[in-house]
Formats: sequence, C-alpha cells, structure tokens
Amino acid sequence: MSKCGQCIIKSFNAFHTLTIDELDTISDHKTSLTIKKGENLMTEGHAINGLYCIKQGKCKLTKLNTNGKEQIIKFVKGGDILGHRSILSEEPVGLTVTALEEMKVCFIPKGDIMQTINQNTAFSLQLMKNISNQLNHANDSISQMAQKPVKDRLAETLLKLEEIFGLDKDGNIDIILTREEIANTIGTATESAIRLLSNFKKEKIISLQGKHIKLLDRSTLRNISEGY
Amino acid sequence: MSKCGQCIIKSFNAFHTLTIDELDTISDHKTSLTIKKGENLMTEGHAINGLYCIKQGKCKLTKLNTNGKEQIIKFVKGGDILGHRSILSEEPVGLTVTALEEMKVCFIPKGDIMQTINQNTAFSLQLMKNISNQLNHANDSISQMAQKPVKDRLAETLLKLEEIFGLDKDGNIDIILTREEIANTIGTATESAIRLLSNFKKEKIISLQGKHIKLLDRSTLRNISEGY
DNA sequence: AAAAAGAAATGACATTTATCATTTGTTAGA
DNA sequence: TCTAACAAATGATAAATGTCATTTCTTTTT
Repeated sequence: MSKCGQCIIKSFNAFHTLTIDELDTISDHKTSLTIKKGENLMTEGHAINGLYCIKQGKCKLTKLNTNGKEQIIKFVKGGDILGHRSILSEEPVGLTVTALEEMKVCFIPKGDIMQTINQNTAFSLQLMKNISNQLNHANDSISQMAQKPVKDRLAETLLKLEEIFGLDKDGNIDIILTREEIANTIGTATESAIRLLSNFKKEKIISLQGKHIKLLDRSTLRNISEGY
Repeated sequence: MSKCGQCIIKSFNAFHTLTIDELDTISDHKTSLTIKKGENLMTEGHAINGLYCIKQGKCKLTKLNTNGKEQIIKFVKGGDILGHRSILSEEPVGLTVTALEEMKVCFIPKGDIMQTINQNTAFSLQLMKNISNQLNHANDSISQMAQKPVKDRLAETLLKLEEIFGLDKDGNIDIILTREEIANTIGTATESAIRLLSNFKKEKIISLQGKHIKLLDRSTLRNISEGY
C-alpha cells in the first residue's frame, strides 16, 4: 500500500501539518478503499470510527428530511477530509455521503487521529479552521435558502458548481448531475428546476446538452443570484 | 474585577477545561462589558481580536442578505461563547450579534485564547466539539429552510425558542421578539408570519398576548413541524 | 395625557412554486 | 438492438407565499 508521505492529496488538507513520523504511523494503519458510483461512503445516523481522506472522485453530502425528500447540503471532491466532524463531536454522522463517480479514499482510524490532535497543535488548528470555514459557509446557505427565490438559488448553485468542479474539455461544468439532484440542491421540485434551467437556456445564460451544463453569461448569473 | 475562577458561567462552556493558572491569566487580561438592548456585540464583516463569553442576556445572530433582508441564524444566551469561529478561521466575523436585552459579557484577547489552545488539548477539543455541533445544527437548518413550508418552519421555530429560552413565570416563552424578527428567523414575509401565528392561535395551538407567546399544544406543533 | 411613531393585523391581489398528468427523450439491461 | 425503465420536458392547475394598502393597536416621546 502507498505511503501517506508520498500522497499529494495531503498538501490540500490538514494532513500537511503532520510530521514524517506521524504520517508513517497513519500510513501503517490506514486502509484504502474504492467506492463505486452511487454507493455510500457514510450514512446519516450511523457511527464511524475514523475519518476519510478523499484521494479521487466526487461525492454529494445529503440529509434526509422528515418528509422523505433528500437535501443536498454540499459537494465534495478529492483533497477533502470527511468524517472529522463526527469523530470530534462524538456523534453519529450527520450527513450521507454518496459517490457521484468512482472514488478512491483512505480510511484513518479514530485512535490515530485523536493521538495526532493531542500531540500536534498545528493539526488541531487546521481541523478547527476547516470546520470553522464550513460553519461559515453553512450559515451563508441558511440565509440563501431562507430568503432567496428559487431562480436566484439556481443561479447561485450553477456558479458554485463551476467553482468547485471546474470545467471539462468542452467547457461544461465538470460534474454530471440529474435534474433531480439539482433540484435537491436548491430545495425545490424537480419540475421547477427543469423549467428554470430551460428559461436560462432560452435567455442564452447557459447551454444545456443532456446533463452537460455550460455557463455562458456568468455576470448575469451573478446578478440573478443577488436578486437583480 | 471578578475572577474567572469564581465565574459559574465557565462550567457551561469550553472554559471548564482550563487549569487554575490558565484561568488566572485570562482573568487578568479579560475585560467585562455591558451591552444595551439593540446594540451590536459584533458586526458581520468586521475583524475581532478575541472572543466573548456571555455571562448574562440574550442575543440574536444575524446575516444581512444581498437583498437587504436580515436573516436570523441563531439565538444565543448566557453561558455561550461567541467569536471563536472567527479567531480560529482567521476571518472577519460572519454574523452580526445584537443584544435582545441588556447583556453582560467578558472579552478575552485572542493571544490568551491561542496560547491556551496550544497548551491545553482538552480546551481545543471542547472548542472543536462546540463548532462541530454548531455545524451539525446549521446543516439541519439548511435542510429545513430548503424543504419545509413556512408553516412547518414556524412550528419548529416556536418549539426551538421554548427549548432555548424556557418559560417565564406565566408560562410564556421567555423571549420577546417582534413579528418581524420571527419572520426573519423562519425566512418569510412579516405578514405571512403574522397570519400563521394568528391561525395557530385560532386553532388553540398557541396563545398570543402582545409579544408574549405561549405554547398550548406542543404535540400538534411537533407534528406540523414534521409536515403532518 | 396627547400626539407621533412604530408594530400588528387584515384584506385584496399578484407572483411564485408545487403538484399532477402526459409526452418525449435517453440509458441500460435482456 | 430492442425494449423496459428511467429521466427530462411541458402544460394545466392548485396551493403557498409575497406585496401593497389600510386599519387598528401599542409603545414611545413630548
């Protein structure tokens, strides 16, 4: 199995603060796994005893509502860490993580993480920063969801998706989502999402080819997302 | 000025993990202040160089939307800590904190906090737990806001307000909010909030006397909040 | 205590969004 | 490659929510 010390991914997250020794220990204890498209890496309400470092692949973080609807809270890609919130707060996982394409991840047992937190302040601080940033973004989302109409939220989401996933070779947003998933991100009915996407297309703000979405007029999208 | 070692508030938050020495240092550097009703303890976008420990009083945490509307993200009362997210992530404050009644707070400089984080792992862990829990709740809110109708969100909010602030001597929820603030909490127009409150009253689920709200039928409220 | 300002309540109406039904298009398994 | 299953699109309509105008009530100021 490959060594954490050599893994480029660590440079994107809190693991870059670890010493060579700490990385070695984690290397010895980690397990690498492959998650196929559609499979869950973790499930809301279940306990986990470690965290996941995503080497490759994209996933969605969702929450099941009391009415049975799925709400997509966040999209995550390679370089990110998942599960630290749960092991830090000592609570079950709050979100279901589902692979949107094949993923390569490393599982690192809770014991090693807690030991590292105890002996490496820089690592702790990085984790805190990470969660703090997430909290900040979450608060933004609350405000958006509560106060912006669906159209504005769709514009916002399209911009954010491009920011997270970048572009494929044809200039489309480099993520394949169903219309239902888009609807579940902005919190609306699938039909409403479809209609608004069609409108954006008609107004030449975006182009649609099947599930491929290309942003054509970002400044208009930005205006819409801010209510103009 | 009073000593932190004697302060009962510390037992409600991360400060209970501090040693006597650490508490003494903080005692020496802290400043106590009084915030009058309506005044801001911190303002969205501004930098702070320390954190606040709330000894007494209630406040709202809000975010100003691009459309100029205020979104209430959270209510906080004595015992809580504010501002740690900002000093940990080294970013400006993300939320405006406004006193809903006179508040007594202690300000503790960033330097002392960072030093304590570096030398006291238990304190770090408590802070992480705290932020992790907040993140978890924030994710819940996103889902609620995105998918539940206004009526359900109002029911939810009333239950949550009672949980946070408890009851006054007459059995009312022990917090005075304007209808506008209630509307800004659930993310709706003031008129809509008023109408729905009136409906709840008509259906004898709550009683209203001016700004005093009493919950009469909690199980119905719980059902409504879950979409039944 | 009266006047002014602000908050709450309510009606009428417009707009947004959801739901249901149906058609068309696409994907993947037999 | 065909066809069953699923996804997307669209229309018609209902329901939810927002906006504006007005009245009533409450609080604050003079």
